Amino acid sequence: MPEGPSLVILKELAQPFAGRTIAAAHGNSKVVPYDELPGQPILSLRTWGKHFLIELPLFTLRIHFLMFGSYRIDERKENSPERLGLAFEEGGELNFYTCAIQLIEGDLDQAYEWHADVMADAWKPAAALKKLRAMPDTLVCDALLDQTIFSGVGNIIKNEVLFRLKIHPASTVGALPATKLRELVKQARQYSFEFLEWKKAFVLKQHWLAHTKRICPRCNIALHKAHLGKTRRRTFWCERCQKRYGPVL
DNA sequence: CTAAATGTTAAGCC
DNA sequence: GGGCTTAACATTTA
Repeated sequence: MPEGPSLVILKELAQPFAGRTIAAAHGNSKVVPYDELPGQPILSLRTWGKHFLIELPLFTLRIHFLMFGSYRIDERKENSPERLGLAFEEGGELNFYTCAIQLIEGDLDQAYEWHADVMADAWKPAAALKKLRAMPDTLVCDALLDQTIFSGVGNIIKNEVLFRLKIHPASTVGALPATKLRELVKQARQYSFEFLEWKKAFVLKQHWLAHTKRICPRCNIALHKAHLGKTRRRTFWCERCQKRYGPVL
């Protein structure tokens, strides 16, 4: 479920619920004040990267699906209790499972840097570039997963963007030529939107070139697989066509 | 059947 | 306090 484009799909599917008023709420979250929810209308439904935001008059519910989270609209899962279930006066229900929920008090514009979300209209590539230039020793495989720079980018997008740009995942940010760094920022968004279209068409996996793959589709040699960087996330790359910039650490 | 994974956060340690 | 490691969460698929 995670990664920014999947959240955009949820936001679009849930958009008809904006403006509806909560009639009943239940679930097994420890932080949600279920008693306070009935009577509150949804002011907006938004996303920031991998966060799904339900803005209410008194606070905002921040839902993060982590690895295994899921949701159902106007139906429920059979064998799983709701972490949060919302029923509405106008009809319909939103149900969320195995997700991490937080309450956000106060102004959302204060809480979120909207321009850091690669899926957002407000996305500012110049801001991402500036942050990258301030961390020259960081590996690119870690930088792409940094949610303060590329909010919404996940491990699949990371592997595919680096393969597409022919950048070795263990390259350091500071060693990338200026044009390559700009391409990295551009592709983080570009690939995420292609991911969105493929996901909507249920053809995402067949477009993977590196992620979970064993053979390089460009070179026909074996891909490498390791848990690289400080993030120690699964990384797939080709030693032949992905150029390593910077020192071998 | 077991392991590993589209992710984040908190606790513990040096 | 910083920076690192580990664990916890908990579902689905290979």
